[in-house]
Amino acid sequence: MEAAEGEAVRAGSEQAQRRGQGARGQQVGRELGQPDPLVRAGPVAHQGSAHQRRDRRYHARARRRSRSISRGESQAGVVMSDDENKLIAERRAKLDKLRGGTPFPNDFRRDALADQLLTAYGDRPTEWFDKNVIRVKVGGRMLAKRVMGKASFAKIADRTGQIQIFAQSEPLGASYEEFKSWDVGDVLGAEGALFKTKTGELSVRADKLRLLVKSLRPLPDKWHGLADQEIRYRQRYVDLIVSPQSAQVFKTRTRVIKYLRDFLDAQDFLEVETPMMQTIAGGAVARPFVTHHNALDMDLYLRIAPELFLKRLLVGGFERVYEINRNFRNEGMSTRHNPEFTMLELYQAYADFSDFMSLVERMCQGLCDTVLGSRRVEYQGEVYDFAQPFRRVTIEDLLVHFNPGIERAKLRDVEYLRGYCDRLGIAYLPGDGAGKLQFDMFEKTAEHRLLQPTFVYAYPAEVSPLARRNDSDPFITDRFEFFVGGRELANGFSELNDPEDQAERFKQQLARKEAGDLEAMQYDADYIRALEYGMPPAAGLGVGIDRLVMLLTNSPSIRDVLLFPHMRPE
RNA sequence: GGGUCGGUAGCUCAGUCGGUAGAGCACUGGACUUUUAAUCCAUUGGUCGUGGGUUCGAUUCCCACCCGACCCA
Repeated sequence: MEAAEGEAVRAGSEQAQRRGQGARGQQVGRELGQPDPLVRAGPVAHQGSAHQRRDRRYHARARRRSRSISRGESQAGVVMSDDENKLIAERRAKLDKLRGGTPFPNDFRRDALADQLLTAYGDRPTEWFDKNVIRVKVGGRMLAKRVMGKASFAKIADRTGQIQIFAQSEPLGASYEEFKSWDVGDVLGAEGALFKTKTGELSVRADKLRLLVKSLRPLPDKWHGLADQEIRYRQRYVDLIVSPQSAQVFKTRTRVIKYLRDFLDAQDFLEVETPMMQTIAGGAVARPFVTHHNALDMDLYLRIAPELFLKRLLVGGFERVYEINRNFRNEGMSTRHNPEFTMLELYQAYADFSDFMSLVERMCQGLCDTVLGSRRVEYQGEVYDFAQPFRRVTIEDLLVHFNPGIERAKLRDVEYLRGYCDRLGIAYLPGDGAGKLQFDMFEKTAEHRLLQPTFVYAYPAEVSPLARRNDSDPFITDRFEFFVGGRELANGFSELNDPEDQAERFKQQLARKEAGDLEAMQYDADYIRALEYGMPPAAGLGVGIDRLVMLLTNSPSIRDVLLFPHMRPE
């Protein structure tokens, strides 16, 4: 593992170093590679340590149990088990009482939702409800409970919002006495007529009240909410209960994806699904996860991109295809990287990279209009303007702009660029050509400064093994990347459909692999065979959905836009 | 991988220049028939992240480790 890490460092580019967190990454891959410990004996040391951890946990729980039980019996007569505290034990005792009847009923049906009621009746004056009796059945999780003797208020939340319940000892009687023992977090159903309180809040005056689900665990402080980021990520279910703004992020995420589907479907694109488990992990420059197929007794890779399969479909005559799905890359984790992430990839025959820059522009503006209602996007204190045509600029232009004194005429001179890389602290491999060095210098000096929406184009062929070479300048390809806020959001190009050029590029990738670049591509012979049948001229595009949603929801971390971000085991 | 910060009651946080810890909310008991973080009174609640070390004594000091946040790579 040490050696692997060393190689990653020598591989040179910032990207390689950032992604090549050898030790941890390989461990994850190995665990995936042994799905069935009964069939394949895992490393002894590994299992041993797991047992030790389990042992420690067991003893810790045993200690706690004995202490808890003695305390519980001496004070409340409540027996606690495992890692439970008094609060949970009290609630469990209440559940035990319910077990005499039907503790988890599923026969209550609502006929109204909170937001519907607020929209329909929220503006009615108080007196209106005296003449109009609107009976409703509402249900949801109780998020607030205020008992004042013989009358109480409760707030319940359903999927649309919250509504207040007013409960009184008359006419509820026995169920009111039960209600007083229910806890915040319980799920309840209420039936009654709408009315407005003294302070004008639309409420349901309950004449029937039922407990539907007993909640055993107390919710976080209702005033401060859930501040612990770790619990927000690990126990998203709790976060979603108590953080409406967090729930909103994920609703927005779904709207973004729906918009993208509508946008593409309207242009006759066909949504398809291609393999997530591949024998050759192709279509991107990245390290894959490895898993194992037992019956076939062979390793498989989780895909790093769907690209090569989608282009096989172009060969097959599907002239406009897209896929929105997960990719997996075995690299470090950060506020912008999760091991699995969602990409939109789309391919269109008889189009080129310039058409796709326009497509990205239209797509982004439509997203802003539909999701935000504005083309001014506020993100972490900055404002990005999506209303104007996006800037289009070449890599070499940016290198000249952000590296004062650099000579444009020498931008393809390897020796000259090496001098610059040395000064910038960029490591490189002996085999790196001018294109690779240009790309590394661009990432180091320009990328993070591209704040307003910007298309960077004319990428070196050396770092674009799947892109079509420019007709008049073979050093570059017809490729662009799209940046906002210093971050890459999309990557598109005219597709390379010359099978012999593609075979040659794969061979160059193999050479890089042999030279120590762990991210270099494998040779995909079947893909070459497909190209040999003839792939129509086409353009392709990949859009990082997570980063796009981060931007549109003003989220600082990718974990804020993933329902269940990857976390180390607790 | 490196650096900084953090992990104390269910939640949000104080605190201990080394003598086994407090507040608010929640919970439990009591009062209260229109509240909005309801209010008032009383009580309860803790392996102070884990494991070692130093010490008469560690939650506090030292070391290692685990988990997280942010920055850098």
